[in-house]
Amino acid sequence: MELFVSQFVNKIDKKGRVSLPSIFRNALPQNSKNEIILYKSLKHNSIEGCSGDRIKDIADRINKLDFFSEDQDDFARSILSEIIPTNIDKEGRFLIPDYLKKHSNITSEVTFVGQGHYFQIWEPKAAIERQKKSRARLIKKKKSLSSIIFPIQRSYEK
Amino acid sequence: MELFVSQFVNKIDKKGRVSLPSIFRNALPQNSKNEIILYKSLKHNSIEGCSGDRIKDIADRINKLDFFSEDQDDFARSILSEIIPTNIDKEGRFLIPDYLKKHSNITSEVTFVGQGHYFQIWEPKAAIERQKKSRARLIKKKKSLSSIIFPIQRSYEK
DNA sequence: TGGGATTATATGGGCGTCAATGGGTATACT
DNA sequence: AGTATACCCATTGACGCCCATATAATCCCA
Repeated sequence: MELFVSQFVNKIDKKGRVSLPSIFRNALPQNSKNEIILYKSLKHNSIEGCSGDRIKDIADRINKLDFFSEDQDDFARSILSEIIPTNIDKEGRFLIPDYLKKHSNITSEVTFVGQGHYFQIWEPKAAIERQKKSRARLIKKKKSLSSIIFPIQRSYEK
Repeated sequence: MELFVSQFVNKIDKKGRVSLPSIFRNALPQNSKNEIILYKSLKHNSIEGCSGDRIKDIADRINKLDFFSEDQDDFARSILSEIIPTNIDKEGRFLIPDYLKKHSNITSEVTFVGQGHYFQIWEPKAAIERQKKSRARLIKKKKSLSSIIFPIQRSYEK
């Protein structure tokens, strides 16, 4: 299976359409190249997207829960009712629903971020911010890591 | 098999008709696109709906319960005796019986909520309330959420 | 290997089709 | 007759399909 990788910035046209990057389209499963599933990210003000196949698997698991349980209802409610199947037109474009645009402050441009089995859609500036923070956090961890591993070398550093 | 997913708010007209969302109609089985089954939700002040095929599945499940158990009797009574088969007209609309409207405080608009193999019909404001509660409860139970979603990711790994 | 030729991708816009909604009228049931 | 429901037709706005173009990527041959 292909993965969603790399980053792309694309424009939203007057009709609200935006091109799904070509290599993301290629990463969709053969049988459903003209549909993606969109939903709010649980962690960020961004949108996440994936193939329909992925959702079918999740739905199967939810349906195996006890039919009368609260959990079954909650999961169905929070996951299945909050996803938006979205058609991709012949040119590879799709529409982002208004409430998802609001959620992620998207207006005229978006940044697609490959995340492996799924991808994210960000307002471009927010994407850059997110990138910085993410990197900073990594560097911080590295430092503390090296302070554990190389405590002596650090004393030479400044 | 197609699933009921996503949410839609539709209006009830003067004659009491309301459109079943297009993608819900598409999710009905090929052989019975002009009928849905309605019944009171056991858990909420809402209506639930599904295809006739699904009711057959539920009946099977009930049959598998201990024949002499109280539960068997209760379920059969609560579910099978109170379902309402409802016709869908050529334009994709149907009528919501009055007692179901009362049960769910529905007046002029409804929210359709996809739940996988079935869907719910809510009074729109109540739907929003329910959404919040459901999500809050789920966040508390993050562990069980990831147990639903994680195994899927693994299945994509090779 | 350079550079023109070909193809693919991102983007723009016209237009037909479909979904949601409203309303008239025929048919059926009581 | 009176009420309820289904069928038919109409309207509106949104969306998908088609065609077009510019830029970018790739190819291919001298």
